[in-house]
Amino acid sequence: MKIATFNVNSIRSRLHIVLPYLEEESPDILCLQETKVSDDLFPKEEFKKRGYEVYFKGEKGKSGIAVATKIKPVEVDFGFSDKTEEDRVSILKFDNFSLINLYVPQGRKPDHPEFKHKLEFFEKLLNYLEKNFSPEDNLIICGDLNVAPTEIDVHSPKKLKGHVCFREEVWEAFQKLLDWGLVDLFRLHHPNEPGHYTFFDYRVKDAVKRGLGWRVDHILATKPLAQKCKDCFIDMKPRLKEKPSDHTPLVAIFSL
DNA sequence: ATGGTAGTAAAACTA
Repeated sequence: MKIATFNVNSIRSRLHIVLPYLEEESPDILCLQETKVSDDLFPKEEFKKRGYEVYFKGEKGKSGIAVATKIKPVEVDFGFSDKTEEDRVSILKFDNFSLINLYVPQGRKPDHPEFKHKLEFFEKLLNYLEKNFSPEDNLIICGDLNVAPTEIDVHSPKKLKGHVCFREEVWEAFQKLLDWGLVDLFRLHHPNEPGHYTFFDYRVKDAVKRGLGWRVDHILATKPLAQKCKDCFIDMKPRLKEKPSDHTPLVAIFSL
């Protein structure tokens, strides 16, 4: 089973990348973030034509998530238990595992209310896990977590320390997820390897060529599933296309 | 260097 996560930065502007990706790589499940489209305008037929059912929630111009799947879920939900964050959280339950797709708030600046929002989002997520799942369950959490967890996950740790995606509070939030019982699948398969990034700021000139990236997109899994993860890698091929997203797909392969 | 670009939109706002 192949699962991929991709922050598309507008699904309608990225169909020339996403649709060939489905055809060529045929992931069983593709989780998308920053779809930036209202539900009535989501291009669902394009997914159906290619054999995927797609579940989505968004509003025009901001945030928004979607999950395209070839496997039929038994249950689909959006948001946390209090019905907040519906355009940032989806929960799909399948026969033998569950999948949470996340678009965590970026946070803007450490003193901005959005940073508080980001930290509260992580607290709600942890509460949600504690209430609804056990570390013994087969659970995958993926998406744009807007956290680079260690200094080898950014290009210039000294310079970037203090950024809303690279500072103490978000490291703690990320660590709490691991402490609950989740494994960072990319790091599991590439321990201590610097220079692997999923995000490159459009505003940094030749960022990809110069390796000026961040690893902020993740696939986490509980230990029973992590044991079944055969590989996890960042797929840079979609970057070679015209008008790439500022993120790139992250893929995990499971023997399930 | 407090910039830069790309997306939503139709003037700023977000990442």
